[in-house]
Amino acid sequence: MHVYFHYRVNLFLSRAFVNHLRKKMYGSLNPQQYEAVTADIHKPLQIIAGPGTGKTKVLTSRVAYLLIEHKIPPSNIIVTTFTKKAANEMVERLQTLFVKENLDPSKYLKGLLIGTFHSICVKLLRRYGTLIGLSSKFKIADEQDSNTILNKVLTSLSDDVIRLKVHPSSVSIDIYQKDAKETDKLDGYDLKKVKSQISKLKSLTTTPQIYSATSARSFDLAVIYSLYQESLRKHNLIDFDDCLLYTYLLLSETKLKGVVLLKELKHVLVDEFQDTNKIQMELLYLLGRCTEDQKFEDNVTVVGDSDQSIYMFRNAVASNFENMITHYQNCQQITLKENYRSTSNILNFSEQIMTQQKDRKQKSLRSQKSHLNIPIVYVRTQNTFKEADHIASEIAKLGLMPSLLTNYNDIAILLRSSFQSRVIEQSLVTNRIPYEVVHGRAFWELKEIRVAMDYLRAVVNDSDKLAILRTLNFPPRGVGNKTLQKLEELIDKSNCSVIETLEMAIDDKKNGFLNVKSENGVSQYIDILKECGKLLDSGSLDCETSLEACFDQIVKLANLKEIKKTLETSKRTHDSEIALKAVEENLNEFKRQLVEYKPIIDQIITTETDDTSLTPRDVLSNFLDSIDLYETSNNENKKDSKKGRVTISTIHGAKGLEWPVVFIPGCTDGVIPSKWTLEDNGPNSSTNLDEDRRCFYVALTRAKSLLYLSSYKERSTPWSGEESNEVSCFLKPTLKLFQEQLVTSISKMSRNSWKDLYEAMGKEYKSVSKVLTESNRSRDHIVSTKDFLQSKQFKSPLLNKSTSAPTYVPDRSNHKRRRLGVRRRI
DNA sequence: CGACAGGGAGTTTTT
DNA sequence: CTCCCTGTCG
Repeated sequence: MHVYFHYRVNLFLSRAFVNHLRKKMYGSLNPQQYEAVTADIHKPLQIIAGPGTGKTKVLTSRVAYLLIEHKIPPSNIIVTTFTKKAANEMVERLQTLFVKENLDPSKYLKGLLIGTFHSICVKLLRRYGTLIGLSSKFKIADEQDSNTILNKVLTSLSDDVIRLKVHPSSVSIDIYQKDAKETDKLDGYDLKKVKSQISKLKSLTTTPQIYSATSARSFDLAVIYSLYQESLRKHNLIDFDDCLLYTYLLLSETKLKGVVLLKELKHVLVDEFQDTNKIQMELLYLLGRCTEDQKFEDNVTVVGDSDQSIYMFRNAVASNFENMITHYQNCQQITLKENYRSTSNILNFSEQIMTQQKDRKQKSLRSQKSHLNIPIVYVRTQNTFKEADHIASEIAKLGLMPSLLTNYNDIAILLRSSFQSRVIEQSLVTNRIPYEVVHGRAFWELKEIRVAMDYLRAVVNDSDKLAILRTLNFPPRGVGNKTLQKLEELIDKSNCSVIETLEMAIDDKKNGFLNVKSENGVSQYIDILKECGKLLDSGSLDCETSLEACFDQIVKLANLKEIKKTLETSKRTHDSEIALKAVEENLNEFKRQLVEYKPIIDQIITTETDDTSLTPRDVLSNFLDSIDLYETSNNENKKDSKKGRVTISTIHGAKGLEWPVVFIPGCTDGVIPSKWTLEDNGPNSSTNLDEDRRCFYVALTRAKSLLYLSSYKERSTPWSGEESNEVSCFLKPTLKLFQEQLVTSISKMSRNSWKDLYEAMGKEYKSVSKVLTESNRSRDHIVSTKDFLQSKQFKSPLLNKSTSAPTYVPDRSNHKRRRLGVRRRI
């Protein structure tokens, strides 16, 4: 009643205002977008949004529509995004939207539940996990933790289990090493394979109990799965997939009643729907049923594009689109067809590639830039060095064109695999082109980062057994493996915290539990932790400063900067200095992430946890969780230079992004599509090939104006000589069809194309002929790029001698500077 | 029992 | 080239 009244009054008072809003906020939407944003909110909705069709805009507007026009409280809405970055971006967009309309964003957004599926699930589990017997203090197992645990399970399997391998009614699943040796500790199991099978089971909502009760199962896998899960529980850990699995259990086992937070849930929105897996699909169905108000049942909106499904390897099922249609009888579907991103050449080219896939619905995207005719640049080079130099030289040329390119941020180089980056980075360095490698997990897997993480974990939680055992003797303090094992046994028996147990071991001199060397090592270690812990709790410093102080102290006391030296005592090349610097830079980057860490923009998610300042300890603990959820924000280092940097990223990392200029090197069989896909002759081979093709499609459709493709004939690998490679089988047929629209370099483009390029880039056309003549004078750009750039005749706005080296280069530790292909003249 | 040196194996994509 | 594992020395 009350609510109803309130609603009417508001509606009455502000009709004019709402109309005004409608015009302003939705005026920029095209008819299909508008339809999607304002579609019946009491029905399930699918929005099929091909590349560049304004997906984020539509999703954001729909959230705003729910908040403003339907007056749904933000805390009754859940939005799942693919990454934390995407979540932050949405919040930002919403904020600006509200600010523009003179509305207080915090009022409209406070309590909005937005984030990745995983982080939302963890939030629910922290609050309601006890309902399904989960400790509220659980931690998330990182990759290392779950590897250690699984490894232990596999090394201590009893003979009974091993005998199950050959049990006649056991379903055979490949979880074994290729050529197991007699002496193998893991009894012939392949840790990675086992892990991925367990992960697969979890993604299918299969618990160990369910799996063990299934008749068609692998007998030994069932046991291993149970043991693994048991061990996680003993450590008070949940792994990555468990975040979803436990939430699924929480919501499905009638316990739902206890989940107060979701009783008034009124809408669930899912971004990047094509990348959801089975359990996420099920979670969506469950979430749709949480509400106690029937009117709001099944109010879900999903957005995605099955052509961009590139996470099948992570158990994503693009057929969730069809699944959803069958699940709801009244599901509405709206397709967005206007493409605002790419020129029609790029769009047609990528569509042509996709027609190779069988059983695919043809897309009829319309380019809003169809009047522009800019060719696609394609070259086939002799080897990867030449390819890299070609890229550098083209970037340099772009930079020299009068007022065409004002910022390197407009350029991206997209790779299928991260190993491709090495050669390219070298060429960019030589040519003084600033770049930035967007690192996915790679950064967090660096030794120094992992160790720093473990120390932080040990400081923040004196019972983090795994982290403590890993750091206790790293760097070496005289506590060897034998002692570590003994200590672990002691810890497992003890009721005290891990650190207390260690202290007891030191004091227990009568039994001579530790030898002198070990004793010293352990007490030294405990001192380090105490010392650093003090800095966290001092209270006199503000949060950021104490976190920074704590981190610095860890680096200092644990001597983390010397890590590389510890690891390779023998090698003393002059490269060790470079390695040292790299370690230092990486640690600094990590520190920056720590100090600048913010949960999700401005903590719109403060709900009822009193935001009366979290202690440094809490913040640190949240930070560590967010890393385990792969939630770290990619650094946005825009401030350090007005000229920006070229982005180097994997295609997977480039999802949802766009650039005016995109390079896709390695359009070569073995890279795109990858070697593994090509060599696979199994039953899934064509499905896998399709996924690689979609990956290529995603890469192509990131480009707005200028698309560069290249393939190479040979790749020399340091330890296996030369490999020769065909042009990508995706590209071959299409190249012929598009012959007319291809050039080998921008210097071969026609005058009209140049004009179009300038227009596409939003710049006023300036004659480029002078630059081109000069550049053509030297016969071979590849050889002369560098000299050409340094010639005084043309001052590039983008290049100068002080261009700094890249901020961060992933583990470049010992790599010797190779002589670049540039030098091999004649 | 711990530190160290030398051999063998291995390279997708990541929430 | 670099990580991990194993065998030997102090």
